[in-house]
Amino acid sequence: MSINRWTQQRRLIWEAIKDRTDHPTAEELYQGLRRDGARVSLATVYRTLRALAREGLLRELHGPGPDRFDPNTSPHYHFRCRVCGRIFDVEIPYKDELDQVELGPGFIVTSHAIVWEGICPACREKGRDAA
Amino acid sequence: MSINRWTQQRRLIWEAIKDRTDHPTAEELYQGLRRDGARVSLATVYRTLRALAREGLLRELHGPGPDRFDPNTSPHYHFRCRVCGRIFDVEIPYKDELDQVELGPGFIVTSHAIVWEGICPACREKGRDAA
DNA sequence: ATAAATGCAAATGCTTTGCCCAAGT
DNA sequence: ACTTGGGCAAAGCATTTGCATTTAT
Repeated sequence: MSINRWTQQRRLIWEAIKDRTDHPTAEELYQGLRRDGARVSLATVYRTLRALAREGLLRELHGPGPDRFDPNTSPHYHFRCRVCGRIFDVEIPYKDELDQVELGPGFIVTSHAIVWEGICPACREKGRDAA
Repeated sequence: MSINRWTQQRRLIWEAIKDRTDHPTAEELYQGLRRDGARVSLATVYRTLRALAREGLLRELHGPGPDRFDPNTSPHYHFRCRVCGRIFDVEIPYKDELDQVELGPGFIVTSHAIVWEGICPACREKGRDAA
């Protein structure tokens, strides 16, 4: 399935995510849309997000818990709070040289990802350390 | 649940994973154990792997598909084949300086992970590119 | 008109949990 | 003896899918 038809719900879903920097889950997007009175189903949210990712308009992020989606497709890095699980964008510039590494005979490298882990400001303030 | 009692099945599960470098899933471990005639349940494999990870004897790896487990707990990096999904260890030494980065006010960094993506030798040979 | 997309609900994959029995210290 | 851990089957969550209906082109 590619994006052949720019339907009502695809437009809504895209509008809902395109400027977000908080890497929402499908469920979060769905809840937001419904709160705004949009008539979409969760299945369509999933189908659309996956399709957009396949088209290169979105990036899928995997980790503990549900998948998250990132509308920022330019190469960049992430930070994951080990307390709340939220993902933040990292300002450190993408290191192109890391895509040039030799990992061994026959290995083809197309990209790399760096994810820092730690505690975000909000969780640090709440003092709830994850022991 | 911590590892208080070193039971039969915990010993078996630990033996089954401790020297592996192929980052097996719980299911894969379970199948291997059963093939060898071990009397363990999949639930116990999951419970044990999670417990071992909590104790710091194992690392949990998240990605598309089921979780994978890595008995190598010294800091190191990974490569993920985008065709077969397998994870390989990367020989490039851990960059301690990346744990010293300043991500912003209030952010506490405890570690980082780098995952390279591309095509592994086996899949490259089969010529099955993931387009 | 035709092919593609949606909604719904059922199905699926992975993982966790409750409960009662077995086993470790 | 006193717990902790295991098995089993059920429950749980995240996600996908089949199918009849709607909608974009």
